[in-house]
Amino acid sequence: MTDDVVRPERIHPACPTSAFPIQVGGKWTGMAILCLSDGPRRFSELRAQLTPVTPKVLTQTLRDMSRDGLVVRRDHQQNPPHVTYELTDLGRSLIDVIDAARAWSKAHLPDLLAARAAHDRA
Amino acid sequence: MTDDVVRPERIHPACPTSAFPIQVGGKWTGMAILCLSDGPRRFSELRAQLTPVTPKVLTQTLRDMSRDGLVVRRDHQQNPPHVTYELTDLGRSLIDVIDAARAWSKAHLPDLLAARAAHDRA
DNA sequence: CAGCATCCGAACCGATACTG
DNA sequence: CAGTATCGGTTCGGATGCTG
Repeated sequence: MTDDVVRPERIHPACPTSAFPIQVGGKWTGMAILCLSDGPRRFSELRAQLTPVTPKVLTQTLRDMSRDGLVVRRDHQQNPPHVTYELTDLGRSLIDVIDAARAWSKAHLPDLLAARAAHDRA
Repeated sequence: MTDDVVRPERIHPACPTSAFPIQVGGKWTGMAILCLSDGPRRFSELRAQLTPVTPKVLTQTLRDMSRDGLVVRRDHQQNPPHVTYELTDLGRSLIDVIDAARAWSKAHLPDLLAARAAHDRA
């Protein structure tokens, strides 16, 4: 998750990733899966990695993922709160698809961007 | 494109495909690519295969795809009009990604649906 | 820390009707 | 045939502020 085209740290409107034509679930679902791919993460850790995501949207994303059996939420019953999210087998099964999408992106996103730029000039 | 989970002919709200968590471009882009995968198609042929899509939305989809260099539009300059759309190499390059998504769907979509149903009961 | 409540603008998608 | 024009509704994502 460090030297690819699609990295959470780079997501902002001026970034080519905005043109990424492949999406898993909602806008943030794919990257949430990647962030969770090497172990459980806390809510705030996810927030930090998916930089511009607001808590509301992250909560919604995680809830939808939980509903679909992609993650499990674990409340460690502490004060202050400590909650972690972990991929299920089903959630992990999506990593291959995401990797296929990322491979495509690495190979072809520049072409798409070039085509778009050329079109927009005309 | 005949006996898979995701088939244009089956797309309607009551269909499991609505839960398909992987999307390429807009709602119809992925299926448009599949419909075009074995040769050029006319506008009306695409409309017929992507059953419930309205002309406006199909036009928009095709235009976006053209902008991104995924298809080329060919106007055969006839009356009545005869226009065909054909995948570019770039468009064709997405077929692998879509196939990966379809393979995932075949293997795991039932699990997702089951998880969702179980969650919704509780 | 891990959210919830509220409001809002934008995007997307669809229905319907019309046209060169 | 291959669109265009107009309108409308829903969904989505984001901003802001508050809470146990």
